[in-house]
Amino acid sequence: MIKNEILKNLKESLVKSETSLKILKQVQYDKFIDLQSPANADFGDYSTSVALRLAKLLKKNPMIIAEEIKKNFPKTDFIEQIEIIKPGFINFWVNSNYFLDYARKVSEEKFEFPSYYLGKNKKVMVEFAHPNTHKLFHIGHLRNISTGEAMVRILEAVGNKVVRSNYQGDIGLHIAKCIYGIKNSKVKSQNLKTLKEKTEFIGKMYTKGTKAYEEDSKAKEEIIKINQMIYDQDPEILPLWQKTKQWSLEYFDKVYKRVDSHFDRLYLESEITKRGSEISQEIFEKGILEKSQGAIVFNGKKYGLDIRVFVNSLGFPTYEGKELGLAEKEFSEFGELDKNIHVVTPEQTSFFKVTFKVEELIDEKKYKNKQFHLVYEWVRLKESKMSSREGNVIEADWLIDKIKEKIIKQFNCNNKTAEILGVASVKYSFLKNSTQTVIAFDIDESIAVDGNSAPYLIYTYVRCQSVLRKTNDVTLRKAQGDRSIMVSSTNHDELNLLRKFYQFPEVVLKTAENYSPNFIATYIYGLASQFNLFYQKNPILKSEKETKELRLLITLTTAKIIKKGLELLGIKTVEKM
RNA sequence: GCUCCCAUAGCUUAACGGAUAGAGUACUUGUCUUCGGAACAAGUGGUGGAGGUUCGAUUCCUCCUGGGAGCACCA
Repeated sequence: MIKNEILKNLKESLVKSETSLKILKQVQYDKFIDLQSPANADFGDYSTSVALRLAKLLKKNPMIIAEEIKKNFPKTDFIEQIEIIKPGFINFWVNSNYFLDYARKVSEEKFEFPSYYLGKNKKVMVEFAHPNTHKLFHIGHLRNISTGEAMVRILEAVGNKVVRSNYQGDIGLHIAKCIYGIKNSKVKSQNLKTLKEKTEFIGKMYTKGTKAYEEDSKAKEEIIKINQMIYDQDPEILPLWQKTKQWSLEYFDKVYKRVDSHFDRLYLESEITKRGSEISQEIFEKGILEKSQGAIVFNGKKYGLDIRVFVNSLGFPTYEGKELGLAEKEFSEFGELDKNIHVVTPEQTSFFKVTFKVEELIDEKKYKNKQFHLVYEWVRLKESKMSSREGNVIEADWLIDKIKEKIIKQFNCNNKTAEILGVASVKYSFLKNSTQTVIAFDIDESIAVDGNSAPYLIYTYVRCQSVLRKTNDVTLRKAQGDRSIMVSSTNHDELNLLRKFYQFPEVVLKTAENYSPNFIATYIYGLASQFNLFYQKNPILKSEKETKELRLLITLTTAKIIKKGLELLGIKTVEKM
């Protein structure tokens, strides 16, 4: 990457400047050297404010420092111009032929992304989705799975082997509530035929059980009993629990397929309960956990953390206790992991801080600095509050169907296309926002099909494809290979696109480093807008010779990057719409 | 009580401490006998309040106001 080259040369240049050297020897270069792609293209391809940062330390005018850096900057063929501006920014202009070369490469789908290795094994786990059985898969899960899937693909793109895991709750009070509802329902479960009927039935029974738990003390007692029976694997309740759980898992599987996601390992809470309990006992004996009021707890106070219960006074492991069993499995079933990324909402921050600490105390080498809580925020309903307790959740399939309907009505396309566009719209609507923003969800506003939306991006892609289809392969190959195309003859729109293309790998790297898929989303949207502006003003097929070839190359490259970028976000494209 | 997070245009939102706070939507007004108009352009409109650090603050610090979450046997 040219960026790294500039950074290297920048360091070299600083070393050459005598005044800088004395002081810089005592400090870290990297702390002062920054290099960014300015939002405003007038400020060059790359820009550094290192002179400004050093001004105080060196007690010198930043403009003079900048001049000195410029003077000592090694001569290279990739830097065309260095400019010093106002307070002391140094702007670099890259020789645009590099951009042209990059476009040629990408037009052949030769994507090269920088490496971002999280560890020596280059192996990371992303744990995401985690819906609970006997409950609906709602928009919150949709945001989670979109984020997780995108992170998996992005981390793979920058050179990691990624294990996809999913921790699904199939045990606990909420399940007992649902089972209670079913047991006290007149509906015979044998009569439920389709998966949809079954799923809806479970959802209703959960709501019913929850109401009973709150309003009827006898029901509450029974639900608690059912909960214990599930923990005890009581044969009286086991078949019903297993059957309904299976319904849920089948339903989830269908959703995963629909949104183009899958997992290497599905962990179920029930399968790790026992081991979680054992580990908690073991480390209690080692003194990591302690007894308090009949329960086994971790006293996080000495680490500035909360006190949390691992085994309750009835002897059952809590969520915390079980997490230890999960961690043991996750860190042993796939060889050595460098990182385990848990895509989970923020209210579990305290929980993760504590369990990560306990794991570190159990086995420092195995766990320390390897567990990571990737916080993604809630999807809140703009009008009402969403809770499965109230039964007013927005279910994934329902939402996608609704958007699909809207797309069919508005754009008159076929079912297959509408399905892809619908899923794309939903996913993109979540991914274009930062993971840490609470989304105020409104069905008509939030899932956009125009403006900054998936259909807009896919439309741009389709438009490119349509233009490319109207030319022949020979012309196209010539456009990709013609070395006589020179940057000197490009206009403003063309050059801007060429420069934009070049930023793609850097954006992917930044996305991986920051766990922020929205960086890619913003980039592709910017690219698409820029292309559409170019398209509006510059005829492609009607232009001639080198101009036509250049414009075809630009069209081809735009299409490849949009497709690849969306793919990294877990979003499919279509060829016609 | 303690701790953490959040506050950007009417609404939904973007911005490694960087240059003129960027979009979508809504509203107003235009472009085009097109290579796919699901397009393009122009306009109106914004960092909750008070201080501080900095060459430079939406970003860091302090206080205030307003919202959300967590803190022992739920998951």
